[in-house]
Amino acid sequence: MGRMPCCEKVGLKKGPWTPDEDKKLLHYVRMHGHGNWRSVPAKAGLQRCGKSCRLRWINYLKPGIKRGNFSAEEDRIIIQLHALLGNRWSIIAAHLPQRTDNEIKNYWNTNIKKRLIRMGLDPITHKTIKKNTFEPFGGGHDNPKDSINICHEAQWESARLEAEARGSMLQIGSSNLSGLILRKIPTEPYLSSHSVSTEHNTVYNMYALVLAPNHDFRSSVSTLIIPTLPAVSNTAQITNKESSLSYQSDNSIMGASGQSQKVMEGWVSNLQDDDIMVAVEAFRTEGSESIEELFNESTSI
DNA sequence: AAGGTGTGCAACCGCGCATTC
DNA sequence: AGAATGCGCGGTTGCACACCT
Repeated sequence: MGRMPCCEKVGLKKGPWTPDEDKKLLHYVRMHGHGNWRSVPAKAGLQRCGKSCRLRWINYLKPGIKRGNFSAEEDRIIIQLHALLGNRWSIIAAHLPQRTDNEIKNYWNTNIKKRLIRMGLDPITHKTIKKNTFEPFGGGHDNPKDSINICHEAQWESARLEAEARGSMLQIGSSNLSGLILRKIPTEPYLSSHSVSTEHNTVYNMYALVLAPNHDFRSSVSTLIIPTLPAVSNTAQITNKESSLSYQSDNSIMGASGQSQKVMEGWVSNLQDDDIMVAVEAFRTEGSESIEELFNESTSI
């Protein structure tokens, strides 16, 4: 048995909204709030599905929505967040309060994605796809704005690769815990032939980024638990500075016990959107300025 | 000018999750 | 406990417009 339709579709109008319909919906929501979207069309006098009304309100009518071209800064934020989060448009949109997830999604699909492909980067993984045909940065882009954006994209790509490199260092540690991390967050294509979900990539990269010595997350609200790393020689440079994140300081985690597995599994599975938001915001606002520094530091080790 | 093709965007659709009963 | 319901999300579609031949 299939799912019941969200509403009775017979007689309902579809397609583009007319100014009159917009006016009705706007007036109704301003007067009464939307409450139950399903009941909105009837109350507002619209021959529309409640879902359609909701979409129209969120993507078009809601006050404060910014329309028009995306700025270079918005570009940068979208690319950064997409590298971290994948196609989680609603979370990305939350960092651009005046933009809707639909608009960002469209912009990504019609603009940024193509630019990344032109650069020779996979828009899903943000990795280089074809080295032989790699187009030099700036090459073939006459528009100065493109060049700016490419710089941002290249900067972010550097940071992302660095994050992965740090993740690899964990594995070099050869502890059961780091092995567990890489099993649970199986994103390193050089280590595994498994197909990798964007979400796991996200977690993996975030984990690596959180471990970056230059990143001192100051959020005091996150419930994100980062276990203390095993004190292996190759990760000696990865130290836990004073941080407001809830670090797990119990050294018993260093053992290869089932308990440590549970801690890690719990950490990964309990990672909520809020946690991601907090971590991303911390990274974006405090870490992104030091991407170059972060990268330089690691290469000088 | 007309037809074909490409592009961008608004809107729809189906699914998953949370909540309610 | 599980069915019904509502909401939100991400993928996809279709239309309008721009550009090209």
